[in-house]
Amino acid sequence: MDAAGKTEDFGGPDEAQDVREGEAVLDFGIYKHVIGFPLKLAWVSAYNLLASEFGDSGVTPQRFSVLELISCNPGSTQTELGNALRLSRPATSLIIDFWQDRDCVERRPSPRDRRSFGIYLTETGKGVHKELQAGVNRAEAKLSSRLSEDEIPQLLALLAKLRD
Amino acid sequence: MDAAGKTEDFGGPDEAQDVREGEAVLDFGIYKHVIGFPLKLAWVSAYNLLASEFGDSGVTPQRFSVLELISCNPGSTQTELGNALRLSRPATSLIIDFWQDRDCVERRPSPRDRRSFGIYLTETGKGVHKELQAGVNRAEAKLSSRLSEDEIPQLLALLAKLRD
DNA sequence: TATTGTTATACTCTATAACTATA
DNA sequence: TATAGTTATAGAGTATAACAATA
Repeated sequence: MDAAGKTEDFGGPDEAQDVREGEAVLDFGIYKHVIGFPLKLAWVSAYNLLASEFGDSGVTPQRFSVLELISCNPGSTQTELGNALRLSRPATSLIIDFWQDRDCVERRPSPRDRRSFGIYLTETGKGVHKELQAGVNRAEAKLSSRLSEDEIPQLLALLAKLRD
Repeated sequence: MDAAGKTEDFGGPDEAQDVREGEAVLDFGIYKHVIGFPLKLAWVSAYNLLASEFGDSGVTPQRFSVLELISCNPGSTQTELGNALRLSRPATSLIIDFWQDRDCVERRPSPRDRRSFGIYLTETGKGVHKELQAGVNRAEAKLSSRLSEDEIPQLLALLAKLRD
């Protein structure tokens, strides 16, 4: 019951009373009219497009997001990265481990606080990041091709209003 | 790497070169311009609103969605319900178990195929479904209150274009 | 042989709690 | 005392594979 990922749902009062035992298309009831469910379907679609680009490399959208933030915010601490992405410290730590094991990031001791590290991309990491971004851009292109040019900023604006 | 739920990400070429070791707000880079990330944030927001309504009852958006589909499609088989929600048969089976344990649904032997069941709400289940729908409607009201009346159908139309 | 549903199993991801080393 | 990071652990949810009964 948190920001994890499951199915989306919502509910409403539509009714259907017929018995259908051998059919294929079901009535989705309230889900036709409610925001949460199509929101989830769209997200799943986007997620799968991106996951396909990453293939079986072990890279996931989540893991890439950490790499992206490190790239844009070199020297951030793990706590800061985790907060930005709403990840617990242990989860963040494990993702940093994932990238460090692949020589993509390094933990540099902080000069100000010996408890923490600044996280940085390595040269290898910069290359990997760039390659992965290409995949991300392909996925994004596929997704946004379903919309017109006007609709993209429109959607972004609407989505921005929905989030916390 | 499927329709499960994790974080959303995408990536792009923004750059930032400053070292910031003790700060709070990070640069989100490509995520400011790309559809997938705000899509995920909006979905998480919607998910959490709904999960809050369900509280610690054990009901999840996923589980509710199965109940909703049973309500609108009485007599559907487990396979049909699972297909509609992109759930594996074992996962569907366990969710049906969840509701059956709470006397909310029943498996009626199919007259045509003795391998399968038609799934139906019990009287208890109809009441529970109705109560849960009230929670769903409250969550939906909170979510859609972030948009104007015009924007809601606009968003629904855009989201519909994005999904598979 | 193929399909419905179940059971067994394993995997991924996550969070909480406990620990360490600093502050 | 409180915080940064790590480790240990457990939980939720999922899928695949193997199985039974039936088609």
